Amino acid sequence: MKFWLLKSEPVKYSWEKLVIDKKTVWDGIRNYAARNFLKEMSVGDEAFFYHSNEGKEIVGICKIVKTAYQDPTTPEPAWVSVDVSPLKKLKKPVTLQEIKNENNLTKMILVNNTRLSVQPVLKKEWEIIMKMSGE
DNA sequence: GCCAACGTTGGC
DNA sequence: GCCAACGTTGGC
Repeated sequence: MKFWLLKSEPVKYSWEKLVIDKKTVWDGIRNYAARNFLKEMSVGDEAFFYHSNEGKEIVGICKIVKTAYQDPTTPEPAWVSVDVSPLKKLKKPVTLQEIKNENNLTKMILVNNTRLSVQPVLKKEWEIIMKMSGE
């Protein structure tokens, strides 16, 4: 199983909304690097749900329930979507600041490439963040 | 609201 | 194929 991090501006689509919807289409990705990661996802993979702009924190974990398929918001075959469902809310959100302050997480893409909205997370990084969230 | 970082576009 | 110009993202 692989681990990921998905970014969303809470104004556009929040964790709370995902919980209500129970499932959503992760569409609108128009960046090749992010697209490639979407294609690598498997059913059952887990992903941190990160609130960008407002909050700037990891709030929950979702899981991939459908692998990459044609993005329904565009006819261009270059772009794909996956389906995700909420798995659990973190006991305590982990903020970007806390991640930056953690010596073992300075290599995270979240810290170094702030603009990539879909990114892989190493198992080790995942475990550290889980610990920071009080799990 | 500003601006740095990055990606994309288009002229040559 | 290079690179300047432009647009977007996202932290502050």
